[in-house]
Amino acid sequence: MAKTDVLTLAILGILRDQPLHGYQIRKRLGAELGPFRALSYGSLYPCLRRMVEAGLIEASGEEPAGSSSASSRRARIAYSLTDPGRARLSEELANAGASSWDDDAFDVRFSLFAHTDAATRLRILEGRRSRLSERLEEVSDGLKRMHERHDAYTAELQRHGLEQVEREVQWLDRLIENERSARGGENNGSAPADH
Amino acid sequence: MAKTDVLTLAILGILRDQPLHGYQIRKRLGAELGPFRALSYGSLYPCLRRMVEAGLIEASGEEPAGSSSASSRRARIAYSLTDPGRARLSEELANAGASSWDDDAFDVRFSLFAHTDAATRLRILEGRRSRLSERLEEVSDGLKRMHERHDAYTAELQRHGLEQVEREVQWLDRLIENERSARGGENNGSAPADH
DNA sequence: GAACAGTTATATCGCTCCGATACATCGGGC
DNA sequence: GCCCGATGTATCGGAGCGATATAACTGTTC
Repeated sequence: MAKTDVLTLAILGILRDQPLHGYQIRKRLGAELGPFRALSYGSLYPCLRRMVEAGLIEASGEEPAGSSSASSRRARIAYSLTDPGRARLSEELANAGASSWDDDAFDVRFSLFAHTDAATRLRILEGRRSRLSERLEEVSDGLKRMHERHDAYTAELQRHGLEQVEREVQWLDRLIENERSARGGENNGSAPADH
Repeated sequence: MAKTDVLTLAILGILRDQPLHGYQIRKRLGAELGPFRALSYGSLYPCLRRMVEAGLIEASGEEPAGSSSASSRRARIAYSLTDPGRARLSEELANAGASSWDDDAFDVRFSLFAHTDAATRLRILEGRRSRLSERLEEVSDGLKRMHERHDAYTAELQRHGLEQVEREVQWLDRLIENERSARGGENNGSAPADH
C-alpha cells in the first residue's frame, strides 16, 4: 500500500471541501494547526507536484467567486481532489495505525477528526496517550538518574518538559472521556465516512 | 562571522567538560534535552565531520585506520574541543541575539545556562518570552476569527495549543523572576543559583 | 494619478536533518 | 557454546526548511 506522508494527508484534508491555491493551502494549514507547524513553500510546492504526478489532485486554471470573468489573469493554479485522491483520503482516515499518533502526525489526524468515525477517533486518542505515557516514564527515569549530574538549569529543563507531557496526557484523558460518554447518547456525532 | 548552527553548539557544549565518542554524545544530548530532540546519527556524524574540518574539534584516542596492519582494535573515536572550538563556544555563549530564542535553539541555550553569565541569561529568557507573546496573540486572534469555521476539533486543537504556550510563558516568568531576585546577591558570571 | 507598501501568488536552490540500514565488537546470561 | 542487547561508526535517499526571486493585485496617502 502506498504510504501517505503527513503533509500529503494534510493537503488532502484541506482540499476535501473546496479547491484551493497553493498559497491558500499554506495559510489554511497554518491557521488550523497553529503558527508552529507552518510549512514552507519549499515543502509545499514539491509536495503538490508529487501529488499531481500520483494522480491524487489536479490543477485547474481558474476558479470561483469570480463575478466578472475579466481578461487579465496571471498564473493562479487551483488544486482540487481527484476521485483517487478522495479515495486515498477516506482510506487514510480509516487507518488508525501507529503512524497516526506520531509527534508530527497526530495533530494533523486530530484536525481531521470531524471526518473520522468515532471508533477510529478513540483508537487514535488512546494510541497517542500510551505513546506519551512511555515518554513520561523515560523522562522521569532520566530525572531520577540525574542525581550526580546536578546542573540546576538542565534539571529545570527536564522538570518543565515532564510537566508539559503530563499536561498533554491530562488533555487526552479529557478528550477520551468525552468520546466515551458521547458514545452512549448519540450515534456518533460527526459525519461518518461516506465511502 | 561564521554562524554556528544549533547542533554544533550543542556538541561544543557537551564536549566542554570531557571528550566523548559520537555514541556518547548522542546519549548525553538525548538525556539532557529529553527524548524529543533526539538527534539521529544521520545528523550527528556529518556534523562532527564538519566540525573537524572547521577545526573546532579533533578526533583523538585510538587510531585504527591502519589498513595494512592487523589492528584488531575497532574504530573508537573520541572527540575533544580544540582551542578554536573553546573560543567559539565562549563567543557563542556570550551572544544573546534573536537566534538564541528560536524554537529549536532555546532549549540548547538554556541547557548551557550554567556556563552563561547572568546578564545574558536574562536577555535570552526575556527574548524567548516576547517571542512566545507574539505567538500567543497570533493564536488567540486566529481563534477569534474562527467563528464561522466552527469545527469542534480544530477549535479544541487551537485552544490546547494556546494553553500550552500560555503555560510556557508562565514558566519563563517564574525563571525571570528568579534571575532578577538572585541578582541582588552576587553578580557572578557562571555560577548557577541552585535553588 | 502616482508613488508606495502590503498581500496574494508561484517557484527553485542549497543545505540540513531524519529514518533506515549495515556493519562490527563487547559483555553477560542461559 | 550461543544468542542478545548494548556500544560504536558510518552512509544513503529523500523530505523539509529558509532564503530568495519574481510579479501582479489592492489599498492608502498626498
